[in-house]
Amino acid sequence: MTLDELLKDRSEEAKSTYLSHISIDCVVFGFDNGTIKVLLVRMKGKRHWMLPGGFVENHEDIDDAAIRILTARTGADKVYLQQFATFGKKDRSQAFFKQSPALWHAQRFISIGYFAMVDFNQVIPVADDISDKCEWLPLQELPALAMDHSTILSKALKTLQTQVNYQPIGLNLLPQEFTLPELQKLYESILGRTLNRGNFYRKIMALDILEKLDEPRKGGAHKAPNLYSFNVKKYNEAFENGIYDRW
Amino acid sequence: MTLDELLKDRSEEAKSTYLSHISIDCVVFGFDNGTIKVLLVRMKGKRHWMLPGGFVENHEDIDDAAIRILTARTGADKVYLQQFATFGKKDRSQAFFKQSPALWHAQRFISIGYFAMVDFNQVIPVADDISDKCEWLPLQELPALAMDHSTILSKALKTLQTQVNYQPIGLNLLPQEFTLPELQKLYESILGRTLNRGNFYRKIMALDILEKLDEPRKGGAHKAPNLYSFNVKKYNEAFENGIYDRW
DNA sequence: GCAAAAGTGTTAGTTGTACACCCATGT
DNA sequence: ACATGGGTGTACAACTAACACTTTTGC
Repeated sequence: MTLDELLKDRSEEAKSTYLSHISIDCVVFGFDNGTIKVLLVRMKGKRHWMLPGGFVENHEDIDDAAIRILTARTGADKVYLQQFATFGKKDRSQAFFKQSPALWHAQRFISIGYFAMVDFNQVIPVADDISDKCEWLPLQELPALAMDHSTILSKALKTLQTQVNYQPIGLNLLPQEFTLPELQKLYESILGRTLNRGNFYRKIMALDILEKLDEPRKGGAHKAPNLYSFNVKKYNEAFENGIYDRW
Repeated sequence: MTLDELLKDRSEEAKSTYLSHISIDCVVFGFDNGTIKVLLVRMKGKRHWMLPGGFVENHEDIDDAAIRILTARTGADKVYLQQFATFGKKDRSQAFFKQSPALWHAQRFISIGYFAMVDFNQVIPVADDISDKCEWLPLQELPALAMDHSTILSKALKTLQTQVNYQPIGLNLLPQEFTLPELQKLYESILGRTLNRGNFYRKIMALDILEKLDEPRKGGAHKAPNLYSFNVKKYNEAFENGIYDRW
């Protein structure tokens, strides 16, 4: 089936299942090998990548809808999700389906943006039946996205940056066990600048949110770095009202 | 006409004019006599006050809809408006019109929240035809609001507080001409604590955003305070990337 | 004279920032 | 030996916070 046939097939069902005019788009951040990556999908027969998204069921909280959409795309439960803005310019979405104006997908949508931070290693990207791809793309080398999705993504990133002291970045983007250099590189990636190692060390230690594990990370060249994990209770307490630091 | 009759009268027109399931609610802040006030409306025959709100026309940007709604309620153009969150719990709105489930107003709404800062003295609150009141109420003595509007208002206030260094508070909430004690009281009201006068004076002066007017404010008892106005160009430059201060 | 407003001085304590030094350890 | 990681010292600049003193001025 072509994309149009598929969508037509779904249109009637969608009309009775979902709230009209409302969509959800998710900006999913992951951290892999020192690089921030974003989860993107590509519809069958379309050239542009887009943010994973979906719709809100008639009797569903929008937060629950975002969780449902994200879980379907990542296989990960307990993803950290936060609404950051709603996009509603009058011509933001219809043009993408202008060939088939009768489709459910071709109506005007106002999209609620959520960003997510997930452990890259826990995610297995899953394409749905109207997409042929669902992949991690590095934030630094993104192509132009469909519709206004580049705008949405930029806004998500900016929100994350300005809320760096209030968002549980490390806890959600790093694996269970990690090293201090990894944590520092994560913050450097998000802030877009390098940080002084010694000062970073003292700041993190002063927060008292880390637990040093017995075993260092083995295998690499050079000295094996210490492994740490977060003390989740202390971590959440520290970030509850924002850590008091300017980085 | 009763409220129900009025709403029924409008239902058909609303269905063809507005996007379904989407509403806009505005939290309008004003500053009067040392006190933060919020603009609220009360529907005919309803007990609870609510936020002024409205709907999005089929071919209208949501930001434009918010401006239209606000202008109708305040008579003020050029209001400072900013979207801050979207509220979409499944049961947040229908209960308010449970007696008349067929009405346009009784459908499920997802509401986009905007907050506004306006010059109290430039606003003449205007009730619309389904409301019997539209008034300023002091933030410190608010009654319980209809639906989830207390939640929406709290979120708006918290957003304003956490963005105090990024929001043009003084420029939008104060009249054209104002005194330093007034400006200080405004910040104290929003932050919820007193500030040291001497230090406040130096901070504001260091920002270099004020212009001292020739004439002091006359008429009061005691020494007449100096009048100032903002240098809008310098003001906007200073706030563009957030002023760097913790207050 | 009183009380509010305006402007400045001072000081102690805290933070930010930038370096620099030393040790540990896996290859 | 070398490169990376871990940990600490230090020193200056900048800023915060709290007080206090003085002058101005309308009534």
